[in-house]
Amino acid sequence: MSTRDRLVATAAQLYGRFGYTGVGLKQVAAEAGVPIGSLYHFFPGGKEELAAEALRLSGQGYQLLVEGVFESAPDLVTGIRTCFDSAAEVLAASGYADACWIETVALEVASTNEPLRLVTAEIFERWIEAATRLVEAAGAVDAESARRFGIAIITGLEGAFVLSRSLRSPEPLHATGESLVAAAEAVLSARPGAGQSRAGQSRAGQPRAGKGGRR
Amino acid sequence: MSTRDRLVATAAQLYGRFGYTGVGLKQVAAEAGVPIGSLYHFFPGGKEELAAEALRLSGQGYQLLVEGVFESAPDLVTGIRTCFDSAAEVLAASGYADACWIETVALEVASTNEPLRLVTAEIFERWIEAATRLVEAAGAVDAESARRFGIAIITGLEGAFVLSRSLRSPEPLHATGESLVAAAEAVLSARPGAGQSRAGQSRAGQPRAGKGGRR
DNA sequence: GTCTATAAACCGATAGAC
DNA sequence: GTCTATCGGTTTATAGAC
Repeated sequence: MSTRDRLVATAAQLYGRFGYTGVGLKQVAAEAGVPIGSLYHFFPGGKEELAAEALRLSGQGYQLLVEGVFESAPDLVTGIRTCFDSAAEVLAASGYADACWIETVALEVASTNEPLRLVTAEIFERWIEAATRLVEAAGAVDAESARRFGIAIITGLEGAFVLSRSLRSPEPLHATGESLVAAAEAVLSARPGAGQSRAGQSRAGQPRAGKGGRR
Repeated sequence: MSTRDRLVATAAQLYGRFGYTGVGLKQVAAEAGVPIGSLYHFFPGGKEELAAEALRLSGQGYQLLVEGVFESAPDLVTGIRTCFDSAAEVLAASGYADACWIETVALEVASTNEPLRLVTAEIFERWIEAATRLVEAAGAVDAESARRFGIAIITGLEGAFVLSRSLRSPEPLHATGESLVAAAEAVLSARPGAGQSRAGQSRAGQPRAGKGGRR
Protein backbone atom coordinates (compact mmCIF):
# COMPACT_ATOMS: atom_id res chain seq x y z
CA MET A 1 0.00 0.00 0.00
CA SER A 2 1.56 3.26 -1.07
CA THR A 3 2.15 6.18 1.23
CA ARG A 4 -0.54 8.12 -0.55
CA ASP A 5 -3.13 5.36 -0.25
CA ARG A 6 -2.27 4.92 3.41
CA LEU A 7 -2.94 8.60 4.03
CA VAL A 8 -6.32 8.45 2.33
CA ALA A 9 -7.32 5.28 4.16
CA THR A 10 -6.41 6.54 7.63
CA ALA A 11 -7.99 9.90 6.88
CA ALA A 12 -11.26 8.14 6.03
CA GLN A 13 -11.03 6.14 9.21
CA LEU A 14 -10.32 9.11 11.47
CA TYR A 15 -12.85 11.44 9.85
CA GLY A 16 -15.37 8.67 10.35
CA ARG A 17 -14.85 8.54 14.08
CA PHE A 18 -14.16 12.18 14.94
CA GLY A 19 -15.58 14.18 12.07
CA TYR A 20 -13.86 16.58 9.69
CA THR A 21 -13.18 19.42 12.11
CA GLY A 22 -12.42 16.94 14.86
CA VAL A 23 -9.25 15.55 13.28
CA GLY A 24 -6.00 17.35 12.59
CA LEU A 25 -3.60 16.65 9.78
CA LYS A 26 -0.84 15.91 12.23
CA GLN A 27 -3.01 13.21 13.70
CA VAL A 28 -3.70 11.70 10.30
CA ALA A 29 -0.03 11.72 9.37
CA ALA A 30 1.04 10.23 12.68
CA GLU A 31 -1.56 7.45 12.52
CA ALA A 32 -0.47 6.62 8.97
CA GLY A 33 3.19 6.70 9.95
CA VAL A 34 3.90 9.51 7.50
CA PRO A 35 5.64 12.82 8.20
CA ILE A 36 3.52 15.90 7.77
CA GLY A 37 5.72 17.14 4.96
CA SER A 38 4.92 14.10 2.86
CA LEU A 39 1.24 14.71 3.35
CA TYR A 40 1.58 18.14 1.79
CA HIS A 41 3.71 16.65 -0.94
CA PHE A 42 0.87 14.37 -2.06
CA PHE A 43 -1.94 16.77 -1.18
CA PRO A 44 -0.81 20.34 -1.84
CA GLY A 45 -4.39 21.42 -1.19
CA GLY A 46 -4.00 20.34 2.43
CA LYS A 47 -6.87 19.17 4.56
CA GLU A 48 -9.55 19.92 2.00
CA GLU A 49 -7.93 17.96 -0.80
CA LEU A 50 -7.23 14.98 1.42
CA ALA A 51 -10.82 14.93 2.67
CA ALA A 52 -12.21 15.22 -0.86
CA GLU A 53 -10.18 12.22 -1.94
CA ALA A 54 -11.21 10.18 1.10
CA LEU A 55 -14.86 11.09 0.57
CA ARG A 56 -14.85 10.04 -3.07
CA LEU A 57 -13.17 6.74 -2.29
CA SER A 58 -15.50 5.87 0.59
CA GLY A 59 -18.51 7.03 -1.38
CA GLN A 60 -17.71 4.57 -4.13
CA GLY A 61 -17.01 1.85 -1.56
CA TYR A 62 -20.35 2.26 0.16
CA GLN A 63 -22.14 2.25 -3.18
CA LEU A 64 -20.55 -0.99 -4.31
CA LEU A 65 -21.32 -2.58 -0.96
CA VAL A 66 -25.01 -1.72 -1.02
CA GLU A 67 -25.43 -2.51 -4.71
CA GLY A 68 -23.94 -5.93 -4.02
CA VAL A 69 -26.51 -6.61 -1.32
CA PHE A 70 -29.42 -5.66 -3.55
CA GLU A 71 -28.16 -7.48 -6.60
CA SER A 72 -27.77 -10.74 -4.74
CA ALA A 73 -31.27 -10.48 -3.28
CA PRO A 74 -34.15 -12.25 -5.05
CA ASP A 75 -36.37 -9.16 -5.04
CA LEU A 76 -36.45 -5.53 -3.95
CA VAL A 77 -38.23 -6.18 -0.67
CA THR A 78 -35.74 -8.74 0.57
CA GLY A 79 -32.96 -6.51 -0.70
CA ILE A 80 -34.22 -3.71 1.54
CA ARG A 81 -34.56 -6.04 4.52
CA THR A 82 -31.11 -7.54 4.04
CA CYS A 83 -29.58 -4.10 3.60
CA PHE A 84 -30.99 -2.65 6.82
CA ASP A 85 -30.55 -5.82 8.86
CA SER A 86 -26.93 -6.34 7.91
CA ALA A 87 -26.22 -2.64 8.42
CA ALA A 88 -27.57 -3.05 11.94
CA GLU A 89 -25.29 -6.02 12.52
CA VAL A 90 -22.18 -4.30 11.24
CA LEU A 91 -22.95 -1.19 13.25
CA ALA A 92 -23.49 -3.08 16.50
CA ALA A 93 -20.35 -5.14 15.92
CA SER A 94 -18.29 -1.94 15.68
CA GLY A 95 -19.67 -0.58 18.95
CA TYR A 96 -22.00 1.73 17.03
CA ALA A 97 -19.12 3.57 15.41
CA ASP A 98 -19.01 2.48 11.78
CA ALA A 99 -22.12 3.52 9.92
CA CYS A 100 -21.77 6.08 7.13
CA TRP A 101 -19.16 8.69 7.94
CA ILE A 102 -19.94 10.64 4.79
CA GLU A 103 -23.11 11.98 6.32
CA THR A 104 -21.21 13.24 9.36
CA VAL A 105 -18.86 15.21 7.16
CA ALA A 106 -21.68 16.25 4.84
CA LEU A 107 -23.48 17.94 7.72
CA GLU A 108 -20.29 19.54 8.98
CA VAL A 109 -19.39 21.11 5.64
CA ALA A 110 -22.89 21.79 4.28
CA SER A 111 -22.78 25.46 5.23
CA THR A 112 -19.07 26.04 5.80
CA ASN A 113 -17.04 24.54 2.97
CA GLU A 114 -18.49 24.80 -0.51
CA PRO A 115 -15.93 22.63 -2.35
CA LEU A 116 -16.41 19.75 0.07
CA ARG A 117 -20.17 20.25 0.08
CA LEU A 118 -20.09 19.73 -3.69
CA VAL A 119 -18.13 16.52 -3.26
CA THR A 120 -20.74 15.12 -0.86
CA ALA A 121 -23.53 16.26 -3.19
CA GLU A 122 -21.99 14.36 -6.09
CA ILE A 123 -21.72 11.23 -3.95
CA PHE A 124 -25.32 11.41 -2.80
CA GLU A 125 -26.51 12.04 -6.36
CA ARG A 126 -24.72 8.90 -7.53
CA TRP A 127 -26.25 6.90 -4.72
CA ILE A 128 -29.68 8.18 -5.69
CA GLU A 129 -29.13 7.17 -9.30
CA ALA A 130 -27.94 3.72 -8.27
CA ALA A 131 -30.94 3.23 -5.98
CA THR A 132 -33.27 4.44 -8.71
CA ARG A 133 -31.86 1.82 -11.07
CA LEU A 134 -32.48 -0.88 -8.47
CA VAL A 135 -36.10 0.21 -8.00
CA GLU A 136 -36.64 0.40 -11.74
CA ALA A 137 -35.25 -3.12 -12.13
CA ALA A 138 -37.86 -4.27 -9.63
CA GLY A 139 -40.55 -3.10 -12.00
CA ALA A 140 -41.81 0.21 -10.72
CA VAL A 141 -43.93 2.12 -13.18
CA ASP A 142 -42.54 5.48 -14.16
CA ALA A 143 -39.06 6.89 -13.76
CA GLU A 144 -40.34 9.60 -11.46
CA SER A 145 -41.72 7.30 -8.78
CA ALA A 146 -38.68 5.03 -9.09
CA ARG A 147 -36.38 7.93 -8.28
CA ARG A 148 -38.70 9.07 -5.52
CA PHE A 149 -38.53 5.72 -3.79
CA GLY A 150 -34.82 5.36 -4.47
CA ILE A 151 -34.27 8.62 -2.60
CA ALA A 152 -36.43 7.35 0.29
CA ILE A 153 -34.20 4.29 0.67
CA ILE A 154 -31.08 6.45 0.96
CA THR A 155 -32.61 9.01 3.33
CA GLY A 156 -34.10 6.26 5.45
CA LEU A 157 -30.77 4.53 5.74
CA GLU A 158 -28.90 7.73 6.60
CA GLY A 159 -31.49 8.86 9.11
CA ALA A 160 -31.59 5.46 10.78
CA PHE A 161 -27.80 5.56 11.11
CA VAL A 162 -28.04 8.78 13.09
CA LEU A 163 -30.55 7.45 15.58
CA SER A 164 -29.01 4.00 15.86
CA ARG A 165 -25.60 5.47 16.62
CA SER A 166 -26.97 7.93 19.15
CA LEU A 167 -29.25 5.42 20.89
CA ARG A 168 -26.79 2.57 20.46
CA SER A 169 -29.61 0.37 19.33
CA PRO A 170 -30.45 -1.47 16.11
CA GLU A 171 -34.12 -0.54 16.51
CA PRO A 172 -34.11 2.55 14.25
CA LEU A 173 -32.52 0.57 11.42
CA HIS A 174 -35.00 -2.29 11.75
CA ALA A 175 -38.00 0.02 12.07
CA THR A 176 -37.00 2.15 9.09
CA GLY A 177 -36.33 -0.94 7.00
CA GLU A 178 -39.78 -2.31 7.75
CA SER A 179 -41.41 0.99 6.89
CA LEU A 180 -39.61 1.02 3.55
CA VAL A 181 -40.72 -2.54 2.91
CA ALA A 182 -44.33 -1.48 3.39
CA ALA A 183 -43.80 1.49 1.10
CA ALA A 184 -42.12 -0.69 -1.52
CA GLU A 185 -45.05 -3.08 -1.58
CA ALA A 186 -47.42 -0.14 -2.02
CA VAL A 187 -45.33 1.41 -4.78
CA LEU A 188 -44.83 -1.81 -6.68
CA SER A 189 -48.48 -2.87 -6.41
CA ALA A 190 -49.42 0.36 -8.15
CA ARG A 191 -47.50 -0.52 -11.28
CA PRO A 192 -49.37 -1.38 -14.47
CA GLY A 193 -50.33 -5.02 -14.67
CA ALA A 194 -49.87 -5.64 -10.96
CA GLY A 195 -52.70 -6.94 -8.82
CA GLN A 196 -53.81 -4.69 -6.00
CA SER A 197 -52.51 -7.08 -3.37
CA ARG A 198 -49.04 -6.61 -1.98
CA ALA A 199 -46.47 -7.62 -4.52
CA GLY A 200 -42.83 -6.76 -5.06
CA GLN A 201 -41.13 -9.56 -6.93
CA SER A 202 -39.05 -8.81 -9.95
CA ARG A 203 -37.18 -11.92 -10.83
CA ALA A 204 -37.81 -14.78 -8.42
CA GLY A 205 -39.45 -16.11 -5.33
CA GLN A 206 -42.95 -16.37 -3.98
CA PRO A 207 -44.66 -13.40 -2.34
CA ARG A 208 -43.46 -13.06 1.23
CA ALA A 209 -45.68 -12.74 4.27
CA GLY A 210 -44.41 -9.21 4.56
CA LYS A 211 -45.70 -8.42 8.01
CA GLY A 212 -42.80 -10.21 9.58
CA GLY A 213 -41.09 -9.35 12.81
CA ARG A 214 -37.68 -8.15 13.72
CA ARG A 215 -36.21 -11.64 13.69
CA MET B 1 -33.05 38.11 27.73
CA SER B 2 -30.53 37.24 30.38
CA THR B 3 -26.84 36.80 29.75
CA ARG B 4 -27.17 33.10 30.36
CA ASP B 5 -30.05 32.68 27.93
CA ARG B 6 -28.19 34.70 25.35
CA LEU B 7 -25.22 32.34 25.61
CA VAL B 8 -27.39 29.27 25.15
CA ALA B 9 -29.23 30.78 22.20
CA THR B 10 -26.12 31.86 20.32
CA ALA B 11 -24.44 28.55 21.12
CA ALA B 12 -27.37 26.71 19.54
CA GLN B 13 -27.17 28.96 16.51
CA LEU B 14 -23.42 28.57 16.02
CA TYR B 15 -23.33 24.83 16.69
CA GLY B 16 -26.09 24.53 14.10
CA ARG B 17 -24.02 26.16 11.39
CA PHE B 18 -20.50 24.96 12.20
CA GLY B 19 -20.97 21.88 14.35
CA TYR B 20 -19.75 21.19 17.86
CA THR B 21 -16.03 20.91 17.17
CA GLY B 22 -16.26 23.69 14.62
CA VAL B 23 -17.10 26.45 17.07
CA GLY B 24 -14.93 27.79 19.86
CA LEU B 25 -16.14 29.17 23.15
CA LYS B 26 -14.47 32.48 22.44
CA GLN B 27 -16.57 32.71 19.30
CA VAL B 28 -19.76 31.96 21.19
CA ALA B 29 -18.95 34.53 23.86
CA ALA B 30 -18.04 37.20 21.34
CA GLU B 31 -21.19 36.63 19.26
CA ALA B 32 -23.33 36.86 22.38
CA GLY B 33 -21.51 39.98 23.55
CA VAL B 34 -20.34 38.25 26.70
CA PRO B 35 -16.79 38.01 28.06
CA ILE B 36 -15.35 34.54 28.23
CA GLY B 37 -15.08 34.74 32.01
CA SER B 38 -18.84 35.13 32.34
CA LEU B 39 -19.37 32.06 30.20
CA TYR B 40 -17.40 29.98 32.66
CA HIS B 41 -19.28 31.65 35.51
CA PHE B 42 -22.62 30.35 34.20
CA PHE B 43 -21.26 27.10 32.80
CA PRO B 44 -18.45 25.81 35.02
CA GLY B 45 -18.49 22.63 32.96
CA GLY B 46 -17.30 24.63 29.95
CA LYS B 47 -18.07 23.66 26.38
CA GLU B 48 -19.73 20.39 27.24
CA GLU B 49 -22.18 21.87 29.73
CA LEU B 50 -23.09 24.72 27.40
CA ALA B 51 -23.72 22.33 24.52
CA ALA B 52 -25.82 20.02 26.67
CA GLU B 53 -28.04 22.91 27.68
CA ALA B 54 -28.38 24.13 24.09
CA LEU B 55 -29.18 20.62 22.88
CA ARG B 56 -31.92 20.09 25.45
CA LEU B 57 -33.50 23.44 24.70
CA SER B 58 -33.46 22.99 20.93
CA GLY B 59 -34.61 19.40 21.27
CA GLN B 60 -37.72 20.53 23.10
CA GLY B 61 -38.26 23.33 20.61
CA TYR B 62 -38.14 21.04 17.58
CA GLN B 63 -40.51 18.62 19.29
CA LEU B 64 -43.11 21.28 20.04
CA LEU B 65 -42.83 22.57 16.49
CA VAL B 66 -43.45 19.21 14.86
CA GLU B 67 -46.15 18.18 17.32
CA GLY B 68 -47.96 21.41 16.51
CA VAL B 69 -47.92 20.61 12.80
CA PHE B 70 -49.34 17.13 13.33
CA GLU B 71 -51.95 18.17 15.86
CA SER B 72 -53.39 20.83 13.60
CA ALA B 73 -53.59 18.40 10.66
CA PRO B 74 -56.88 16.59 10.00
CA ASP B 75 -55.22 13.19 9.76
CA LEU B 76 -51.83 11.48 9.96
CA VAL B 77 -51.21 11.46 6.23
CA THR B 78 -51.72 15.18 5.76
CA GLY B 79 -49.69 15.73 8.94
CA ILE B 80 -46.77 13.93 7.36
CA ARG B 81 -47.14 15.84 4.11
CA THR B 82 -47.37 19.20 5.85
CA CYS B 83 -44.41 18.38 8.05
CA PHE B 84 -42.06 17.48 5.21
CA ASP B 85 -43.29 20.18 2.85
CA SER B 86 -42.98 22.99 5.38
CA ALA B 87 -39.59 21.67 6.47
CA ALA B 88 -38.50 21.94 2.85
CA GLU B 89 -39.75 25.51 2.67
CA VAL B 90 -38.03 26.60 5.88
CA LEU B 91 -34.82 24.92 4.81
CA ALA B 92 -34.75 26.53 1.38
CA ALA B 93 -35.59 29.93 2.88
CA SER B 94 -32.52 29.70 5.12
CA GLY B 95 -30.21 28.90 2.22
CA TYR B 96 -30.22 25.22 3.22
CA ALA B 97 -28.65 25.96 6.59
CA ASP B 98 -31.40 25.53 9.20
CA ALA B 99 -32.61 21.96 9.31
CA CYS B 100 -31.96 19.98 12.50
CA TRP B 101 -28.63 20.84 14.05
CA ILE B 102 -29.04 18.20 16.73
CA GLU B 103 -28.26 15.46 14.26
CA THR B 104 -25.03 17.19 13.23
CA VAL B 105 -23.85 17.26 16.83
CA ALA B 106 -25.25 13.78 17.49
CA LEU B 107 -23.01 12.34 14.77
CA GLU B 108 -20.01 14.33 15.94
CA VAL B 109 -20.26 13.15 19.55
CA ALA B 110 -21.63 9.64 18.99
CA SER B 111 -18.23 8.01 19.43
CA THR B 112 -16.22 10.76 21.10
CA ASN B 113 -18.19 12.30 23.96
CA GLU B 114 -20.31 9.96 26.03
CA PRO B 115 -22.10 12.59 28.17
CA LEU B 116 -23.24 14.53 25.11
CA ARG B 117 -24.13 11.33 23.28
CA LEU B 118 -26.48 10.51 26.14
CA VAL B 119 -28.10 13.93 25.84
CA THR B 120 -28.81 13.39 22.14
CA ALA B 121 -30.10 9.89 22.88
CA GLU B 122 -32.59 11.24 25.41
CA ILE B 123 -33.80 13.81 22.90
CA PHE B 124 -34.26 11.25 20.13
CA GLU B 125 -36.06 8.89 22.52
CA ARG B 126 -38.52 11.64 23.43
CA TRP B 127 -39.11 12.38 19.77
CA ILE B 128 -39.80 8.72 19.12
CA GLU B 129 -42.28 8.60 21.98
CA ALA B 130 -44.03 11.73 20.72
CA ALA B 131 -44.21 10.36 17.18
CA THR B 132 -45.51 7.04 18.49
CA ARG B 133 -48.32 8.86 20.29
CA LEU B 134 -49.25 10.64 17.07
CA VAL B 135 -49.37 7.37 15.13
CA GLU B 136 -51.40 5.69 17.86
CA ALA B 137 -53.86 8.59 17.84
CA ALA B 138 -54.32 7.95 14.11
CA GLY B 139 -55.59 4.50 14.95
CA ALA B 140 -52.76 2.08 14.25
CA VAL B 141 -53.29 -1.35 15.71
CA ASP B 142 -50.73 -2.39 18.23
CA ALA B 143 -48.23 -0.34 20.19
CA GLU B 144 -45.34 -2.12 18.51
CA SER B 145 -46.18 -1.12 14.95
CA ALA B 146 -47.08 2.39 16.10
CA ARG B 147 -43.62 2.84 17.58
CA ARG B 148 -42.07 1.26 14.52
CA PHE B 149 -43.70 3.77 12.21
CA GLY B 150 -43.09 6.65 14.61
CA ILE B 151 -39.37 5.87 14.38
CA ALA B 152 -39.56 5.76 10.59
CA ILE B 153 -41.00 9.28 10.51
CA ILE B 154 -38.10 10.62 12.59
CA THR B 155 -35.38 8.76 10.70
CA GLY B 156 -36.91 9.76 7.38
CA LEU B 157 -36.96 13.39 8.38
CA GLU B 158 -33.38 13.36 9.67
CA GLY B 159 -32.05 11.50 6.65
CA ALA B 160 -33.85 13.80 4.25
CA PHE B 161 -32.31 16.79 6.02
CA VAL B 162 -28.84 15.46 5.30
CA LEU B 163 -29.43 15.00 1.59
CA SER B 164 -31.44 18.18 1.13
CA ARG B 165 -28.74 20.26 2.79
CA SER B 166 -25.96 18.60 0.81
CA LEU B 167 -27.77 18.75 -2.54
CA ARG B 168 -29.37 22.11 -1.76
CA SER B 169 -32.64 20.75 -3.06
CA PRO B 170 -36.05 20.11 -1.52
CA GLU B 171 -36.36 16.87 -3.48
CA PRO B 172 -35.15 14.48 -0.74
CA LEU B 173 -37.62 15.94 1.74
CA HIS B 174 -40.53 15.68 -0.70
CA ALA B 175 -39.60 12.17 -1.84
CA THR B 176 -39.15 10.86 1.71
CA GLY B 177 -42.43 12.44 2.77
CA GLU B 178 -44.28 10.74 -0.07
CA SER B 179 -42.72 7.40 0.76
CA LEU B 180 -43.84 7.75 4.37
CA VAL B 181 -47.33 8.64 3.20
CA ALA B 182 -47.47 5.40 1.22
CA ALA B 183 -46.19 3.46 4.22
CA ALA B 184 -48.70 5.16 6.53
CA GLU B 185 -51.59 4.17 4.29
CA ALA B 186 -50.33 0.60 4.28
CA VAL B 187 -49.88 0.51 8.06
CA LEU B 188 -53.24 2.11 8.83
CA SER B 189 -55.14 -0.05 6.35
CA ALA B 190 -53.87 -3.09 8.25
CA ARG B 191 -55.56 -2.06 11.48
CA PRO B 192 -58.57 -4.03 12.75
CA GLY B 193 -61.83 -2.82 11.27
CA ALA B 194 -60.19 -1.08 8.33
CA GLY B 195 -61.01 -1.99 4.78
CA GLN B 196 -58.15 -3.30 2.70
CA SER B 197 -58.15 -0.23 0.50
CA ARG B 198 -55.81 2.60 1.30
CA ALA B 199 -57.10 4.49 4.35
CA GLY B 200 -55.50 6.70 6.93
CA GLN B 201 -58.11 8.94 8.52
CA SER B 202 -58.40 9.15 12.25
CA ARG B 203 -60.69 11.99 13.06
CA ALA B 204 -61.97 13.79 10.01
CA GLY B 205 -62.25 14.03 6.30
CA GLN B 206 -63.04 11.69 3.47
CA PRO B 207 -60.46 9.24 2.18
CA ARG B 208 -57.93 11.11 0.10
CA ALA B 209 -56.81 10.19 -3.37
CA GLY B 210 -53.44 9.45 -1.81
CA LYS B 211 -51.43 9.07 -4.95
CA GLY B 212 -51.04 12.81 -5.32
CA GLY B 213 -48.05 14.64 -6.62
CA ARG B 214 -45.55 17.01 -5.13
CA ARG B 215 -47.92 20.01 -5.34
C1' DG C 1 10.24 11.90 -1.95
C1' DT C 2 11.24 12.12 3.09
C1' DC C 3 11.62 14.48 7.17
C1' DT C 4 12.13 18.40 10.89
C1' DA C 5 11.36 22.90 12.60
C1' DT C 6 8.64 26.55 12.92
C1' DA C 7 5.28 30.31 12.04
C1' DA C 8 0.76 32.36 13.08
C1' DA C 9 -3.54 31.55 14.62
C1' DC C 10 -6.71 29.26 17.30
C1' DC C 11 -8.45 26.05 21.04
C1' DG C 12 -10.43 25.12 26.08
C1' DA C 13 -9.66 26.54 30.44
C1' DT C 14 -7.97 29.33 34.48
C1' DA C 15 -6.38 33.17 37.60
C1' DG C 16 -7.27 37.17 39.44
C1' DA C 17 -8.36 42.21 39.33
C1' DC C 18 -12.43 44.95 39.58
C1' DG D 1 -21.20 39.10 38.32
C1' DT D 2 -17.92 41.26 34.75
C1' DC D 3 -13.84 41.47 32.38
C1' DT D 4 -8.75 40.76 30.85
C1' DA D 5 -4.53 38.35 30.44
C1' DT D 6 -2.52 34.29 30.00
C1' DC D 7 -1.14 29.19 30.07
C1' DG D 8 -0.43 25.02 27.57
C1' DG D 9 -1.79 22.73 23.76
C1' DT D 10 -3.61 22.28 19.26
C1' DT D 11 -4.58 23.67 14.49
C1' DT D 12 -3.18 24.50 9.21
C1' DA D 13 0.46 25.45 6.56
C1' DT D 14 5.28 26.54 5.04
C1' DA D 15 10.47 26.58 4.66
C1' DG D 16 14.21 24.16 3.89
C1' DA D 17 17.69 20.43 4.92
C1' DC D 18 18.53 15.82 3.34
